[in-house]
Amino acid sequence: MVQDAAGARPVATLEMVAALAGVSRATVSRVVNDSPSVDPELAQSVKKAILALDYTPNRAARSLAKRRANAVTLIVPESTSKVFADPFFASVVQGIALYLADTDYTLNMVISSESKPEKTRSFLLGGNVDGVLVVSHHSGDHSWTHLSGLLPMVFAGRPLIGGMESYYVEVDNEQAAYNATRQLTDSGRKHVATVAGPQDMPPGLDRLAGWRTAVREAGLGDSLVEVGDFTLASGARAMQRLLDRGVPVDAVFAGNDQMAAGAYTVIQSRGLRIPEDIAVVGFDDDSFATSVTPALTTVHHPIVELGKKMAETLVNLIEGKPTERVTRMPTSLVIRDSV
Amino acid sequence: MVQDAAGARPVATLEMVAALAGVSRATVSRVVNDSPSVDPELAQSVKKAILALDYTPNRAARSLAKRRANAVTLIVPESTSKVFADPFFASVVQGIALYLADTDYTLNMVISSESKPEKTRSFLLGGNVDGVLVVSHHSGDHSWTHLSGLLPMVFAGRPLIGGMESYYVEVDNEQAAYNATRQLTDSGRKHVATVAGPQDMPPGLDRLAGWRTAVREAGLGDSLVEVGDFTLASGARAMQRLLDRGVPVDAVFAGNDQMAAGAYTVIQSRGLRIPEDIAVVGFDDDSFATSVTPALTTVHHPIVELGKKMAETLVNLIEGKPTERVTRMPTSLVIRDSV
DNA sequence: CTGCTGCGTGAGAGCGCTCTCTGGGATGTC
DNA sequence: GACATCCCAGAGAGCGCTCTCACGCAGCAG
Repeated sequence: MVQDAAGARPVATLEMVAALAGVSRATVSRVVNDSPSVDPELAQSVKKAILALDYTPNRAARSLAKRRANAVTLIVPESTSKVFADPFFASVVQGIALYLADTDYTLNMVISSESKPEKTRSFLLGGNVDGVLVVSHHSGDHSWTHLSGLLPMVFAGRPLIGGMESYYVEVDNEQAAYNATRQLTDSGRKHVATVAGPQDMPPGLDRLAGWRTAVREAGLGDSLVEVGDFTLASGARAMQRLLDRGVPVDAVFAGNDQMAAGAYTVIQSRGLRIPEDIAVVGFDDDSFATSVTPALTTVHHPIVELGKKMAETLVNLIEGKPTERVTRMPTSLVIRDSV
Repeated sequence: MVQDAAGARPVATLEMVAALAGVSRATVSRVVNDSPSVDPELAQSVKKAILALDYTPNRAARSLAKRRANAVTLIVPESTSKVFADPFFASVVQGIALYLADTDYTLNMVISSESKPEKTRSFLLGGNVDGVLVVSHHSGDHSWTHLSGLLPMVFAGRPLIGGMESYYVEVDNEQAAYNATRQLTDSGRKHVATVAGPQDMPPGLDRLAGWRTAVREAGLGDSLVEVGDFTLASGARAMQRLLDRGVPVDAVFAGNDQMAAGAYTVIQSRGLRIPEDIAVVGFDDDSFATSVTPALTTVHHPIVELGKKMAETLVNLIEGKPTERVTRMPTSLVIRDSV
C-alpha cells in the first residue's frame, strides 16, 4: 500500500485473519459483513483475530468483487466555484458528509471543469461511483440531468425546467416566504416591500410569490418589489431603489440574508432605524443573520438537514430502496430584533 | 456496476478492448498507461478500440493491482465545521480540487467526527488513501501529526508547536503584515493601530509582529493594539475599544477582512470617514473586501494557489519526488479605496 | 439402520487490472 | 551464414475480496 513511502507496515488481509482464527476466508468475510449464519463462537474468535491484526477491509478489493464503488460524488460546478464560498453550499456539504459518515459510502468531489467534461463523464460512468449529488445554491442547476438515466442522482433544489423526472430536495420557499411576510403584515406594517432574488431561479421566484400572496391577503399593494442577485451589494442597491421611489416603506422582506445585510447598510446610512422605521426579515438564517445589528429575523433554512436528506435519498436510490422523488424540507421563522 | 440500478449499460473492460483491437490485455494496458515501448501503429488501433467502446479503466481494479489508491483525503475537523463556511476553507479546497483534476488522484473528504476517530483512522490506514490533507483556517491545527509517519500528509498553515517535521504550506504572514502597515506609515499616518487576530494562532501572532516591526520602524508607538478572534463582531468590538481609548487613531491594520468589516461599522457609525479620518487595511482579500464601502485595501492571500500547492506537495510526497517541507506563498497588497 | 433435510463451513472461481517473465522476430556482429 | 542481442507482444500469476456451490455433519423420519 501507500506505506511503501513511509515505513512499511504490512497491512492485514482477510487471508491473514483467516489463518490466525483458523477458519477460511469465506467465514471471515461473513463475519465482517455480519452475515447471520455464522456460529457465534466462531464469529467471536474471528473478531478477536480482526482486532489483533487491526484489520480493515481493503476498499478497492471489495469494490472490485462487489462491482460497486461504495462512493458517491459531489459535483461542484467550476463556473460557479465562488458558490463554494457560500455558507449554503458549505452547510449542505457538511450535511452530506455527516450522513455518509454513518454508512460505508465515501464522499468524493469533482470540480466539473468546463475544459474536460468528458473526463468527468467518464469518471462518473466508469464504475467509480455509485451515485451523484449536485449542489448549486439557489439555482436549481440541473445541467447534469442527462446523466440521471445512467446513474442515480440527487439535486439540491427544484429544477427550473419542469417535467424533469429528477430526484431533488428543496425547501418550501413559497410557504416560508409567505410566513415571513405574514409576520410583517400581522404586526401592522402597511408598506411591506421586498428585495427579491433573481427571477430566473426557483428560490427567487418562489419567495417572491410567497411575499405576494401574503401582502395581497393583507390588502396591501404588491408593487414594492426590487430584484437583486442574492449578493450583499445587490441587496444594498435594491434597497436604495426602493427608498428612492419616494413612497413610504415600513418593512422589507429580503430574499436572503446577504441581501438583507445589504439593505441594512442603506437603511442605516439614511438615518432610519431598524425595526422602528423599517422592519426587516431575511431568508436562510446564515451567519449574516446574527452578525448584523440588530440581529436579523429570518427564515431558518435547515441546510445541514437538507444535505443529509440528499445523501439519504441518494443512498436509498442506489440500494434500490423506495424513496420520495421530491422532498420538501420544513422551515421555521426565527424571530430576532429586526421586526 | 452501478448500472444495475438504472438501465444496464455494460461497461467496457480491458479485455473487451483487447479483443476488439486484436491484441492482448497487456498491450492495451501499456497503451492506457502510455508505456513507451509499444508499436505506434498498434497503439493507434488500440486507441481506436478504446474510443469505440468508450472504455474507462476501472479504478478499483487498478488500485488493487497497483496497491495504490490514487486518492487523497481531505480531513475536515467536525468540531470546527463552521470553518467550512469560511471563504478561506472553501478556496483552499477549490485549489486542491483544481490541482488534483489534472492528476489521476481523486479527492475525498472525511469529517473527522469525534465520536469515532478510530473509524477515520482505519479508513486512512486501510490502504484506501495515498495521502492526507489537513485544512483548518488560521489555526495550524496539527492534531493529526501522529499519522504523518504512516501516511504522507500536508497541512495548511504552520503548526504552533515547533519542531514538528510536518509538511505544510503557508503564507508569509509577517512580511505581508509588515508591507501592509508600511503602506499606512509611508502615506504619513501617525497613529497606526491594529485589530489583531487571536494570539494563540500563528497568523494572529505573525501579523501582529509584522505590524509592530513596521510601526516601530516608522518611529511610532506600538501600543494601539486590540485583539479579536477573526470574526466580524470581534472586529467591531476591538475597534470600539480602540476608539474609546480617547487617543487619536488615524489608521488601522486589521488581522483579516472580516474584522476590518467589523471595524468599518464602528468607524462609520461614529461619523468618521474612511479613509479621510481613518485609513483601513485588511488581510485576506476575501469577499468582504469588495462588498464593503469604501472598498477595502487588503493583503491578497493567494488561497486557491495555496490549495494547489498543498495538493502538489502531497502528490510529490506520495510519488517520492523531492519536495520542500515548507512552502511559503508570496502575497501582494491590493490597493483599493480605504487608504 | 438407512435416507432425507438443513444448516454452517470451506473450496474455488472470478472481479478488472498490472507487471514480471517468456518467447519469437528483427537486427547486429564476427 | 551462424549466433548473440535487443525489443516488443503475449501469457499468466496475482492484488484482496465476494459469492456461489458443494460438502459434511447433525437431526429426524421411516
